[in-house]
Amino acid sequence: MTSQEVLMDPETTDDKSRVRLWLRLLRASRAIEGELRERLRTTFNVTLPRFDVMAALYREPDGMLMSQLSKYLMVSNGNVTGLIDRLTTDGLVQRTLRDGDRRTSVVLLTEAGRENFEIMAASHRAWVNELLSHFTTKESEVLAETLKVFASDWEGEAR
Amino acid sequence: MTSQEVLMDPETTDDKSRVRLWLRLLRASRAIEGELRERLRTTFNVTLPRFDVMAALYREPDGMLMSQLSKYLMVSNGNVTGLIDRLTTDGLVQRTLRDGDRRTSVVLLTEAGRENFEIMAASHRAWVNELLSHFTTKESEVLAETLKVFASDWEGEAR
DNA sequence: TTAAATTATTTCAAACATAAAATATCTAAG
DNA sequence: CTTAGATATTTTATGTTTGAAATAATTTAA
Repeated sequence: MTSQEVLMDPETTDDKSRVRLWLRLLRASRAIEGELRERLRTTFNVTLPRFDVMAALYREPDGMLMSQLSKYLMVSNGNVTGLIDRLTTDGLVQRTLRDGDRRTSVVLLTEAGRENFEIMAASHRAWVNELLSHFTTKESEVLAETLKVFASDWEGEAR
Repeated sequence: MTSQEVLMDPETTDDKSRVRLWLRLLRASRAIEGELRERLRTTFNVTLPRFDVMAALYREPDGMLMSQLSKYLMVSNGNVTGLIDRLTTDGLVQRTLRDGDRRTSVVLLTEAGRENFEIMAASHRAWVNELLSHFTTKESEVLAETLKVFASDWEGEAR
């Protein structure tokens, strides 16, 4: 027994299994993400980041601040600026200045953006269902509950 | 009961739970990935993609082909080219032409690259352990087994 | 009130990433 | 042997992403 081991909690001594779990988690999400990216591109000619932004905005009909989008999507502020710029150019999203705070701009989907997203969302939902078909509804619920801890651990923090 | 539902297997009818699972999976891996990215940057001044490449090469002392790296990391060929270019410039990686096939180049870590990686890997392992500390060793093993299906579903396919 | 600190967003440079096209090499059919 | 097709990699154009710095507006405190 090494000097390291005696200092460790037996439950946390063997860190190999957690590293393996992390690698599996990462590979699973990359595989699914890659497949969804590919299907969104070939079917709707849309990139995954753009779809993600539209999905976030669709859930909030009153719009979101740039900083809320950044936090929700877990990407940097500058990234959101560029994405919204391009989506605005394409008429899918608009910035409005209805606040008393002139630093902020409320971003929301245009009517074209909503229609566009609804069509894509139906396919997206079906694809996710297909790609996760290894899991029954019950298993999905259990697993989702297991993973709940993470989002909440960091969510709310700026990055 | 709608016309849709009668056509579906009862086990797969309710797709909401799978979509929720996907979103949780994605948020969990993004949160962990973001935290690791930040720590690698501030502690070792290295980017996550560079760490990932070095980790892949460390496992293969005899080196890997560009296409193997691309497949293993699930990123495009062009992306690997750029990463290896930059790592080569910094003396952490080298291309060798020891094959009878002049199209291919075998990439491997330099001695400096191996030393550099070993130092980072120790911290990385500890960080993963910390970030996944919600899971006991047993839970990690069970969960990793559950996620095993995915990687193998797509792995081996070119992207 | 005014200056300092804070907050929200954008800009910038560099790196990362994709997909398609180009290049170079190898393999195999004839 | 020649060449058509396949394979491995790089190049190119475009888009995504980060982190730091700059800008602009608001809030706080002296």
